[in-house]
Amino acid sequence: MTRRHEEIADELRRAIGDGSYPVGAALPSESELAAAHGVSRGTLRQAFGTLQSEGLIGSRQGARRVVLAATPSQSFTELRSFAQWARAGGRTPGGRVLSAHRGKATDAEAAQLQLAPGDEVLHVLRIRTLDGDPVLLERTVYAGWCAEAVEALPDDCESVTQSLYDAVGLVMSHGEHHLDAVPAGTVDARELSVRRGSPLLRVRRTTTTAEGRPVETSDDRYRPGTVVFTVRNSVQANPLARTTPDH
Amino acid sequence: MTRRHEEIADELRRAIGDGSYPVGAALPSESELAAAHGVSRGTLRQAFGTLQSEGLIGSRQGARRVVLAATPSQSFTELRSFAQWARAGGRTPGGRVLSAHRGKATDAEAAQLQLAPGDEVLHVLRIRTLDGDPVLLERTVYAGWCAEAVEALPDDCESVTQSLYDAVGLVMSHGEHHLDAVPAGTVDARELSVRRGSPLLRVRRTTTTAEGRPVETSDDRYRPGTVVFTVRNSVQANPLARTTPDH
DNA sequence: GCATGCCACCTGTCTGGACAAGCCATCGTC
DNA sequence: GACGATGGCTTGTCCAGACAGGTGGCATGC
Repeated sequence: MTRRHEEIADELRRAIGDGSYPVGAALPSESELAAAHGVSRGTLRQAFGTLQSEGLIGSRQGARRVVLAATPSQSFTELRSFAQWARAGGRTPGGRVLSAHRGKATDAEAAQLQLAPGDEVLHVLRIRTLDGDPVLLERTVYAGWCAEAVEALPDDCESVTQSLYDAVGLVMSHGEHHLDAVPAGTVDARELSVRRGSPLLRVRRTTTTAEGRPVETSDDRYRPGTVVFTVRNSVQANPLARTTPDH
Repeated sequence: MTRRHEEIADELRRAIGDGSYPVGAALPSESELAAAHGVSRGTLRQAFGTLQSEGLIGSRQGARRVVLAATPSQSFTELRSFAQWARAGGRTPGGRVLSAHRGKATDAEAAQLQLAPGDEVLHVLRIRTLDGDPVLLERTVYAGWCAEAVEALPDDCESVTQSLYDAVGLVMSHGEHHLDAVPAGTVDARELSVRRGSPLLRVRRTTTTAEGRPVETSDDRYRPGTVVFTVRNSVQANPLARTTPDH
């Protein structure tokens, strides 16, 4: 670790987490901390910026920074894979492929994956478990160019994201998630052990590489009660919203 | 607007939005743009940072920045009030208070609002509309210390967040949202014009001031089909996730 | 006692410079 | 033609300094 601003952010995160700076307390000023760590104010501001984007601290011009929360939220903002997310919460993730077959992309799929209509894609239906209980049914469409790598994975692959990274260096670095609620269909009901028509949380997502190349698009349905999505945010985290609310 | 970095971010956002830089295209280098705008590289990086946190562009050391998406996501990350969010999407927000009464905080409510059990709180049941259609039923609990300000608001107040800011300078600057799916209850069904038991997207949220003082906690239920929550994210947006995924 | 004005302090913004690390097209070699 | 090395360009990181504008506490005056 040679990046000073990350070191400092880590240290502050730890100090906040262990209660050295309780929620509501004011942090030392930039100049003090910069001097204490032997870095310039700019580097320290970079570290503060990281914590701010995590929702741990808030700031106002003129006043000292304030601790808003003790632990970073385990939210989308980290774009975790299901497996990473599960383990971060101390649960054991599992999974199994129910079906996988190649086919031609529909117009909608092609548009989302930036392919030509009719290009080959890979459809995968996968059930995901947490401590053995089914919680999530994934209907994923992979772009043809990464189908082979996905097919090579074992049926009970624990973390697809991790495995694709290990196998072919593919990094899912960007995603867009749409959330709504839908009634369980016949397949949903059977696989998730719920009654047909009962509410499911649906997350439609498209994941792309760092270059903006779409990798997969998926319709994920979560059984309620077992998984709750958490989003923590603050006006400070986004410069867009920092201004006074407009009329 | 005297902040150069915001001006530049706005300009770039517009250029990306109108297709001057299509999705997938590379942007000019920092040095070029800095020279073109007559600012230092630092200021330009600040503007780029804003766009990056919005998910519009991505970057890798050594390569030019790339356009990832054409429109900023209207997501939680901005912690918009319902009214602001609606208007940003070109819709007309509305609303009406169905009932409001003071009461004693339950243990759960007290914990979430950081009050003592039994302290006075204000319960408000509010329906929210978009272009006249009911889309959201809010069950909100306000801490006693801001009850008066809330009661003073008109029944059909369009933006509670805005009004509280105008009236008493209260700024909702931080929030935590929990999302899941629930079946519609009797009241939900009647007010949102759906069948009982049909799926609703539930968002339980707690909002606090910049100092971390909880203002309200709410159970919001959205009628599906009309509102979709969108979260866009990238590993770049959050330094926590920038490292290689761990096993 | 209370309001007011002042002032030290702190954060936000911006500059101009420097070096490290990564990317990629070009060139030369095999 | 395929392959590998090179070097220019670009982004990431960091520094030292400057000024503007907001905050909050203290002292003054009513």
